[in-house]
Amino acid sequence: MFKDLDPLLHSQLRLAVVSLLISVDSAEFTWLREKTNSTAGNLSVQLDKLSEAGYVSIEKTFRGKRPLTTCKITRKGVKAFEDYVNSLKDYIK
Amino acid sequence: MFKDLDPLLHSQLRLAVVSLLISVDSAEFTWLREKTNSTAGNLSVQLDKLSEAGYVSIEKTFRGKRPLTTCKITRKGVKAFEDYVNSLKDYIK
DNA sequence: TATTATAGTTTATATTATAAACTATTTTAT
DNA sequence: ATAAAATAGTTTATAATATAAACTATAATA
Repeated sequence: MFKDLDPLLHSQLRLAVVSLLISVDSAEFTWLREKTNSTAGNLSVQLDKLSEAGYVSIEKTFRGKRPLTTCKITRKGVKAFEDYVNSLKDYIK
Repeated sequence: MFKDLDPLLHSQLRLAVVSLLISVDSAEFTWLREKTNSTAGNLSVQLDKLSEAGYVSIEKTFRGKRPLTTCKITRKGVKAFEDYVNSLKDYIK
């Protein structure tokens, strides 16, 4: 009846991040921070988790002289999100 | 953009419990345990939290000689669930 | 040349979720 | 009659989480 909810996505900030990434080609760290209204620390930690799970790929480069972190959702991430949303339907009728 | 998700409901087991309670008049502890596939300990803890939040009312009586815990969702609980589902829509598009 | 701003990461802490251990009683088997 | 198992939970211990605070490093500005 109630399918398990992927604990990696069942987290407000990580879910928001994935939700944003799914609708763009790629996103910068600072853009994600603004859109999600999160602190940089929290976002950094949660992006690492999504990255370690293979849900998001992260590229660290430089824009001019300052660091630039660019994030993209992976195919695995898209699948996980779809599954999550699907499972959630059991819970919210 | 992303509304905060009520942390009391953003929990797999508590959400399942509230989701079940919303569609019945009242429910017994053991029925909830079976439906949610949870351990009694976990369910007991989460029901307490829902009860303390005023989302669920809990009545402890006896059926014959053994304890019987009966749960009902409150108006406040229904409202919180509706708000939660609504907020969630931002996240799942 | 201090001071503030940018772009993050690391660490510490408080909260959670969960299972394991426990209590209390009742039913069943020997 | 009494030992063993089942019922209906609660309490406690622990591992995982989310989060903010503190920190690093560099760049721009006053």
